Amino acid sequence: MHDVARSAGVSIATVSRVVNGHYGVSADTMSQVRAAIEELGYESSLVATSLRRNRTNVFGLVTHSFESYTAEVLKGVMEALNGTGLDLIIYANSDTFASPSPGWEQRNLARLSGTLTDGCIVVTPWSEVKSRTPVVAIDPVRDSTMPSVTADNLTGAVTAVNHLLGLGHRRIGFIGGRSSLAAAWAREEGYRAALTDADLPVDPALIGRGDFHPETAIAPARALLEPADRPTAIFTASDGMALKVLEVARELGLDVPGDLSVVGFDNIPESGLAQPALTTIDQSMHQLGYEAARLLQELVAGSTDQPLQRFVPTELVVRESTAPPST
Amino acid sequence: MHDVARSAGVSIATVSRVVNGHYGVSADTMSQVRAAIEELGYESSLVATSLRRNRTNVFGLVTHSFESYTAEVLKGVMEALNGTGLDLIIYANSDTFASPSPGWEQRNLARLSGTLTDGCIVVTPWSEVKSRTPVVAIDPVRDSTMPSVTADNLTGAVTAVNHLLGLGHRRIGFIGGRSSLAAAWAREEGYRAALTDADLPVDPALIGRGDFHPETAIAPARALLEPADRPTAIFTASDGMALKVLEVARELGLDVPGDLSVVGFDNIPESGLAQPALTTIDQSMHQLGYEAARLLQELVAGSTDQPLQRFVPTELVVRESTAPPST
DNA sequence: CTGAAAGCGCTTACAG
DNA sequence: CTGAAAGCGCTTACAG
Repeated sequence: MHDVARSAGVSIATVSRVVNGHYGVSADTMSQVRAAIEELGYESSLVATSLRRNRTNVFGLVTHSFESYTAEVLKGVMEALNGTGLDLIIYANSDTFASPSPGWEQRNLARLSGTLTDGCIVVTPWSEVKSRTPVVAIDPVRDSTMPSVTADNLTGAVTAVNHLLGLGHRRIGFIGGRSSLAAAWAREEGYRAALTDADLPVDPALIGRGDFHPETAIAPARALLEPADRPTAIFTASDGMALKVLEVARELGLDVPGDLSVVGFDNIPESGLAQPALTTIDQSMHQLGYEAARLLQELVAGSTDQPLQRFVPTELVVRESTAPPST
Repeated sequence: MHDVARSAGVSIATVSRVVNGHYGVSADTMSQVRAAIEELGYESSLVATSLRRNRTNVFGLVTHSFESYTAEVLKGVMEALNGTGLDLIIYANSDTFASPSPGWEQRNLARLSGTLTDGCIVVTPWSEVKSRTPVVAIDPVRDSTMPSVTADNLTGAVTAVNHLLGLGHRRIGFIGGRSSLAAAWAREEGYRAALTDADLPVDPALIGRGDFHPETAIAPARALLEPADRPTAIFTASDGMALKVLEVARELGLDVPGDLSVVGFDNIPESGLAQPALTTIDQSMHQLGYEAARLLQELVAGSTDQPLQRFVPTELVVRESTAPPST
């Protein structure tokens, strides 16, 4: 900017004014400055600008991984931002990437929230998070009061279990996820509610627990499937874990869906590829990203009349892993 | 930082010193400052720090879209950065996102390259790019001299065509991509080279061109397949376009691979799902990201003894869309 | 061992 | 209409 000012024979204050399109610059000066900017290929520094200003028109996003669903979320965010003039900065910390340690959201957020961004989205935080600027969580932790966007996990889980009940299943097992996450809690709650509504008992022996990592489903799946009085169906709180249930069933010589029906949750791309293809509950990551960006815009603008916890509908996708129980 | 200094009863210079772990602070002072930092939950501002310092230990990355391959690239980058203490910032401009306009790489880069990042990676740029800090391109434009990482497209294309030749095909069509990109050029070059090596003529009538967007393959596919003397096989410069060729063949009542063999390039997830599953050339986006991050590290460190254009090997994945020609 | 001061690249009242 | 100056939150020679 200094060079531009000298080249145009004006002060840096004037250059700043034309860059920002402020009033009170003569046409002559303006065109000279523009010419100098053009010639020198000047671009204003985001860093310096954001340090000085309170508003940057940039949203931040922090995530602990880049999976295909992350790409979907990002696409949704960008779609919501398109045409608003808002840009997006994603911050990824290389050390906590492979194996995030508690507090990763907070630390990454701190890097962005100084003055760089007007607000941030955090994808699947593990704990509540604080910041001077607005923050919205995609898939918040349980009992979180922060603004958030999440799939309608409760309804989705009820739908999944009702699908199994409709096929005639009565002994339905469940494998849950990381119980501190609201999503895991709601999915389990939906399982219980659907059984209760059908006047069926909730048998603790039919409930296992993983932490959403696929491998963690193996042990509970074995515990559920090895006994003679095994369930005829299992509802699993994530597709990743459901796929492992499929593997365990195969190991034990159980045919899916002949001997066992399996329903997952998420509808990740791999689910359609599985043998048999997995029946699951679709949650639109794209829509989660979209709604999160919209909510954050409202928060930054200061319009808070809408509820701050938003839900996105889910949908049952019936494929090959479910069938009536064998008699 | 001001608050921390006051709370600890020292100057901000001292606070800065303990934050950065510099020598020359007494143990007493240090512990008091640490306590104040802890109590106030202080985190240093990335923006202010980067403005003052020349080194930030943050790499930047710009992309014009978030597809599943982008996520793969990002995973590769993060893997290379893991343990180095380097973080990653991704900048996405909401206006050029849906439909990038020429110069998008340069503009996004300018936002990051002020003082925020030590260097940047740009994913599939459409033109050469300049910056004060090092930049490496993933899939550069043709004839680009900038540091870059790209799949060994030439060898991959030769392998694809040799696979068809080995099956007995002699009339092999080609549908190319955006010819300004090095990848498109090399894939076409490989097609020509393989035919020439097999003493087969390169027939211009068998060469069509799209721009890598799947839809752009439809017209050239029709032009190739509607004539009576259609080729018995088509090699397509991307999977997205190859999938469209499959659709066109179906419309025309051609059986794949009975009447027509098709080979793609990229090995995107959809290719394994297609009916029939697509034979293709796998390029590891993960490895492209990994190598790009490594190259950028070398560039930033100033060690330039290795070549600046790097190649990542490709691999033939044979699935269901190729077979010997029907006699 | 510690602090006052300059300065990174900008923006914005305040004078003129 | 334009410029000199203060200050955003830091770091780093320079004194002491």
